[in-house]
Amino acid sequence: MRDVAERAGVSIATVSFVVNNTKRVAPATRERIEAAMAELGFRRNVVARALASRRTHILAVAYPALQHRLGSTAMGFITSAASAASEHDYHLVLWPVDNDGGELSELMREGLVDGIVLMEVLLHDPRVDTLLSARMPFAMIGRTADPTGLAFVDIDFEVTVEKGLDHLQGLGHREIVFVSERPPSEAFRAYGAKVRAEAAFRRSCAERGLEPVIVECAQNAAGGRELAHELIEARPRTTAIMIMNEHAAFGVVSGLARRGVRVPTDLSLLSISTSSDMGATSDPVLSIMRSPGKELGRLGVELVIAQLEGNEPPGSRLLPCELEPGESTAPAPPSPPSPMIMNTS
Amino acid sequence: MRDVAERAGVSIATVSFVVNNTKRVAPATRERIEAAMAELGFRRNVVARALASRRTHILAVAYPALQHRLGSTAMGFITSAASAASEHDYHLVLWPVDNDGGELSELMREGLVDGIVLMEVLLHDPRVDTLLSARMPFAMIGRTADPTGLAFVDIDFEVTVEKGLDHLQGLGHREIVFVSERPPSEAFRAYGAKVRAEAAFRRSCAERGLEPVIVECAQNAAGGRELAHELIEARPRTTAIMIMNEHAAFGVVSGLARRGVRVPTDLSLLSISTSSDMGATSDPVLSIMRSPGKELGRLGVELVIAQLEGNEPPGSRLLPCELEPGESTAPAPPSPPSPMIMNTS
DNA sequence: CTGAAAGCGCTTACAG
DNA sequence: CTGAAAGCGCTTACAG
Repeated sequence: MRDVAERAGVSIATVSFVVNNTKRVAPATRERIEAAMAELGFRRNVVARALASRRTHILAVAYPALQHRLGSTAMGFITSAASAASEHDYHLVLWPVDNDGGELSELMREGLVDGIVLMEVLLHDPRVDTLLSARMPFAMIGRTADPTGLAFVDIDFEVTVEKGLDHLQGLGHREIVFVSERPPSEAFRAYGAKVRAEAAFRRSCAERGLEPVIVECAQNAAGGRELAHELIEARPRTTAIMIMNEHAAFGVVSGLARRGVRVPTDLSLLSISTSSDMGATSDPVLSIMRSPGKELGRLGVELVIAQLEGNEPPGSRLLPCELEPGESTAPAPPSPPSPMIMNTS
Repeated sequence: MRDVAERAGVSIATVSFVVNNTKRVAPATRERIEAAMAELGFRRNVVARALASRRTHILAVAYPALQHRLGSTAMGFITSAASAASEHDYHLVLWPVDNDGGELSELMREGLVDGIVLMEVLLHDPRVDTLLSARMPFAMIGRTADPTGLAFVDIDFEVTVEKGLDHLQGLGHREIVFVSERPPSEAFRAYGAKVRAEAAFRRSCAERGLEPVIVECAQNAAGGRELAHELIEARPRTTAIMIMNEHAAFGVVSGLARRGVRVPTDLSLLSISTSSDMGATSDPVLSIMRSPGKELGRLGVELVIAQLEGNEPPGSRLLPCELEPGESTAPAPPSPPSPMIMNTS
C-alpha cells in the first residue's frame, strides 16, 4: 500500500480511502491511485485490515461433523453460503466443532471470525448459550425450542408437511405412514427438524381425520429395507409413505420391491426435506419436497452480515420445501372393500 | 496479553514466549504466567499473531464447486482435512474457486492463507501454474500429467484397478466392462482420475488377455439406467461391470433390474473409488473399492504444513482403494456354450 | 479533499 | 532467563 501511495504521490490514508470507498476523494486523485494499484497488482492485506479495523470479514459455519454426517443437502447449503459470503466480501470457514459449546467458545476467543452460522440446531442447544454470552453475532439454520429474538432461517415444516399431505391425499391416499429418522445419539432426539416435522404430521393428520402413524428407522439403506418389511407385516393397508430420512429412502424402495410391493403402483413414496440430487439418484426417481438449501445458506449468511454491518436485519424466515413430483407417487390403488365401507354402502 | 503480563508481573514478550513455547522461560515465571492466563481466560489473538509473524495458520481447500459437485467422497475428504489441520493448530477454509486460476490468484494476494490444498486436479491444471509462480505452498489431491517435484497425494489407480480385476476374475468373470463418467464439461475430459483409471484398465486387461471395453455415462441415475439398457443390447455376454461413477451406479443396478438382469446373480457390479456410505445406500449393498478419502485429506494437509514449517516433507504418495465386498459381486454365471469353447473342447 | 500519526495485539531480533 | 522496542500493513479519528 505504501508502494501504491508513493507511486500515486499521495498518503497511504488516501489509498485506504479509495480501496474501501470510505471517504470522498477527488476524481483525479482516485484515478491516479487506481492506476497505481493496477500497475502494481495491488490487493490489500486482509490480515492487516482485520487487525486495524477489528473486523476479519470471516464467517464460520459450525457443523457438528463428528455427530452428524454432512449429506448432499447440507453440502448444497454450505457451497451456497460460501458464494453468498464471497459476494458480500466475506470468507467462509468450515468449523467441524463439537456439539457442546466448549470448543466453540475457545475458537471464538481467538478472534478469527466476525460471525457464525450454526447448523443442525437442537431444541436446547448449548452452543446458543455460548454464543449469546460471548455476544458473538450468529444465525441459526434451524431453530431452538424458543427462538424469539434470535436470527434464524429454517424450513417451514408445517407448510411442507401440509403440502405433502395435500399431494398424497389428492392422489386418493388415506393410509399414510410418516417415516422419521432414528437419532444417531441421545442429543439428536431433540433435533429441531425431526421434532417439528413429526409434530406437524400429527397435527395435520388430526385435522384431516387421518391416523397419524409415525415410525423411525436408521439413517441408511439397511434401515429403510428393514422398515419396509416391518411395515408390510404390521400395516399392510398403507398406500403411501412420507419419509424424512434421505439415506434410508432407497432402502425403503428396494425393501418393498423385494416383497413384491411396487413403487408407485402399489405404494407411493414422498421424500420430504431432501435434495433433487438425492431424489434423482433413486430409481424410480423420487417425488420429493425439495429442501430450500441454497436459499437457507444465502439467508443465513446475510442474517449474520446484517448484524455485523448494522443494517436493518432481513428478519428470520421460514421457507417451505417445494414439491418436485418424480416417479414415486401415483394415485392410490383401489382399496379392497373394507368392513367400514361395506357397512355404509 | 498485556493484562496477563501485568498480572504475572512480566513483560508481554515473556508471555509470548510461553504461549508459543518458543524460548526458555524459568519454571517459576512460566507457572505464574500460566496461572494468570487461566484466571483471565486468555486466548491469543490469531489475527495479531498472523500480522506479526506473517503466518496466518490458515489453509484453504480450493474446490471448483461450480464445475464439479461435491459428493460424499469429497466431503469425507474435507472433514478429515479439517480435523488434521486443527490438530496441527491450523484452520481450514473452503474456497469455492474457479477452475481457471484467475480467482485463485486474487485470493492468494489477500494474504489470508499460508497454503492451499487443490482438489479435482486436471492433467494440465492452470491453477498449478498460478500457485507455482506465486510461490504459494500447496499440495494436490490428485495430480497433473507430470507431477514431478510437486507435492501430491492421489489414488493409485493402477493397483486399484488391478485388485478390482483380481476380485472379478477370481470370481470367474472374463467379460468385464469399465463404466467411466461422461465429463460434465470439456475441461474435465482431462480430469486426472478418469484418464488414469481408464488407462490402468486398458493396460491390465491387455496383460490378462481380456478385451478392454470402456464406456461412459452421465453422472446420475438416469445415465446409469440408460447405459444398462444399451449394454444389454450391445454386449449381452458381459458378466461384470467395473464402474467409476458414483452417482450412476444406482441407475445401472435398477436399469438392469428393469430388463430382468439381476445383480449379482446374472451380472456383478464393482464400484471403484467410492465411499462406503455410497455403497451402503444401494440395494444390494455395492461391492466397492473404497476411496481412501480420510487418509488423502490428512496427508494433503500434512504435505502443506510440512512445507510451511520447513520439516522434512512426508513425500508424495499414492494410496490404493481397498476392496470392501458387498452384495453386488458374485461368481460368474455358467457361460452358455460359445463357439470358441466348443471348438477347443 | 488530503495527510500525519496513533494504534490494532501480537512476534522477534537485539541487548543485557 | 527477561525486557524494551521496532514493526507487521493496514484503519481511523483528528487536524488542516
